[in-house]
Amino acid sequence: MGSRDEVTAPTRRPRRSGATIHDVADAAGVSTATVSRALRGLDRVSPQTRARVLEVARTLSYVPSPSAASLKSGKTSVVGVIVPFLTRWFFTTLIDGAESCLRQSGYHLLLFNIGSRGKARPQVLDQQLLAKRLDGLLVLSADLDPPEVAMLRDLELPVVTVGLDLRGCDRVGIDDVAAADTAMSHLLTLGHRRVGYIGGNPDHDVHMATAVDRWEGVRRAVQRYDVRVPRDHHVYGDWTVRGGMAAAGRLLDRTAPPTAIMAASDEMAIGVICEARRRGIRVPEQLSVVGIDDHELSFTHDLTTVRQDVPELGRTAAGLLLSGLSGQERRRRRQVVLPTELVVRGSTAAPHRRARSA
Amino acid sequence: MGSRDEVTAPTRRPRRSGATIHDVADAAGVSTATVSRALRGLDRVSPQTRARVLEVARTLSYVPSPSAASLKSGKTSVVGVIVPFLTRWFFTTLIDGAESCLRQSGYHLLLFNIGSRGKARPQVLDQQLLAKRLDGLLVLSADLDPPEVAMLRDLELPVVTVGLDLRGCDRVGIDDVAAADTAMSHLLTLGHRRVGYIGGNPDHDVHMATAVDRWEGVRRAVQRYDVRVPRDHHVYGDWTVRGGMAAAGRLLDRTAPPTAIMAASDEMAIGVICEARRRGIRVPEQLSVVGIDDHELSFTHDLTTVRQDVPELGRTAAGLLLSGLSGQERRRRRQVVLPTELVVRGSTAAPHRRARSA
DNA sequence: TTGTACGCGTTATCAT
DNA sequence: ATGATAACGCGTACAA
Repeated sequence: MGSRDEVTAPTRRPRRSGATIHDVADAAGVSTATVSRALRGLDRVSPQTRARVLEVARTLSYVPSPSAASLKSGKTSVVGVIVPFLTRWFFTTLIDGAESCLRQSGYHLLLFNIGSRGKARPQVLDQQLLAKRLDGLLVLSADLDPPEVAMLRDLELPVVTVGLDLRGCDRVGIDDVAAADTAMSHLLTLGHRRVGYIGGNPDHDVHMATAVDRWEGVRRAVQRYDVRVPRDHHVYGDWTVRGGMAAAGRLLDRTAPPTAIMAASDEMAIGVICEARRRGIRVPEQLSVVGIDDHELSFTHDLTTVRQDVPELGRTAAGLLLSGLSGQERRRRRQVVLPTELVVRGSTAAPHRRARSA
Repeated sequence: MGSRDEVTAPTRRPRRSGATIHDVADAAGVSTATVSRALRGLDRVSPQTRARVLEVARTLSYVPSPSAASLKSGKTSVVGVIVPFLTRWFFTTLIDGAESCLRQSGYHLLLFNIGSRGKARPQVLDQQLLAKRLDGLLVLSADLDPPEVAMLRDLELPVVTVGLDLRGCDRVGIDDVAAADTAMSHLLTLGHRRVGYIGGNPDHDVHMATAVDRWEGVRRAVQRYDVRVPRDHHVYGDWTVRGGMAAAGRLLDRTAPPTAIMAASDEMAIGVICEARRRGIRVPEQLSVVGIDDHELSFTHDLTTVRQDVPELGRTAAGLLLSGLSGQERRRRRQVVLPTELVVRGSTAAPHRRARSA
């Protein structure tokens, strides 16, 4: 009995990797070309043929080989996402927003965590590799060094950036100058005059542009109120809670400490609140604190902040990329600026009489 | 002058996608087979030939086409990562740990955010697609429904899970029962006898196994201390801060509210702290709070918790996957259990005299 | 040690 | 509307 199989199936080893387009073509009694056309929704296929092919493909649970398809077509249905950090709320929220959009359009996400500058980055980004694996690229607020920028430009792929400016690339972001201006103005309006600012170090930083722009916003606000941020009231943090604590410590050690501190990010602002608590300084009674971002957990510290809609930033970036992917011809570069909004919570208040007059 | 080019280069249009193996072979004066062997470090290539090929490949900045290579070899150098959430610290930290390991070994990460159960998940996971695009799979604490589990099993790929148990798959995690036992025992040791527990709902939950195990740990601890958690002191949260607040509210509304609350995650525990603050209940004087995880921001709320080393979980999972990828034959299934550690901070203390005697 | 030639599974061009 | 067939770029028997 068993011998029958051995005869009818000479060398047909069981193929575990699933059906091929040939199997579908045979089973449907058409050519592979027709199967391809039918499955991809192209025209020049009769409705009944298409229906039959679809049916057969379904029963064989046929899925085209991505390798073969992209070898021929040059398209991979994969977009890359470059981030400097994976463990920070801002980036994962961006990715989350972008991912849902891209997946709905049939794209997969390949993750590139390039880390801070100066780490083992050379190996991560490789022009050729990117070009051959990806249909498009999302660069999320990662500071790139000049060679990397050049590489991305030569890459002839649609590139969309979030939170940084890459010449020629579509871009989405917020107005960092305005956001910082809003935060600082809030403190000044409350009556604070001795204010401290914790920013990013524009020299050694991963978020160079953001650091520069937010400081510019601070500068404008204080100037409008005819106030100065003395040199020793402007310190650098590393955008983390711990960094915020350390920076706050330095500010609070001054002989005339500030009555209010603004941090360039919510994480650092939370650090300020922690350091204040550690020293027994009450917020907001003795120290007002404001940040920027509206981090997911900022409300747990009742932190006043300037909100940016991070999921929407991600979705918008994905949308721009998709429209670039759909093969439309190069229009001119697009830039989207999303609004920000002051969120007043309990970490800011008018300064104490005593502090104010000091 | 220009006419010379037209003659010598009949149809050679400029290929923007980079050099192919043929270009390298021509430039090095060898065959494509030799180039392939030389570049992939196989033997049967003379040292000088190899050196020449390497040099030429470098100057042409040649990179093999992943599509062509995987079409032929069946390997993609891509591993998939399945997560239920992208925006939660636990998952991104896992991914971060895994990513660094995998990248060092030349693998790329393809992200699958499958969301909570019951959402638009069917489209995300497709057996054939996964099989053809991936060399391996990391399943991070995502509850899969039975069809999905079956699909992954049929997938003949190395699969490693973190925080859940998939029959036959290598697995890494912590001892959730012990971790919960530790947390609850800490409260009981301090003298608390009226304790509340905020767990995950084992029925509608994304973290079914975790929910079940952590409750079991609680059960063992209270049993050992001859204490009961009355039915109305055991409530469900959704693992978020907001969910923790809501659940805490319910507990604190009881006629005899607990003097201590344990939450199955730090995020929910932070929610408890927030809700307590909202109601003017002081922590730890009037209410002790303990969580599990040691979330990145838990220290900002001075939260006592049971730490798990999440980055290490990710790295370990990646390591298991890599050893599965390297083609070694099936040994028996491996399970790694990483230790946990009680981290005592300021959110727990002995109960007030009055509350204790109540 | 090296080269030749075939096949991987698809898409695209042409002919019918 | 459909079919035959030539690439796509690489890996690898097998021949030399």
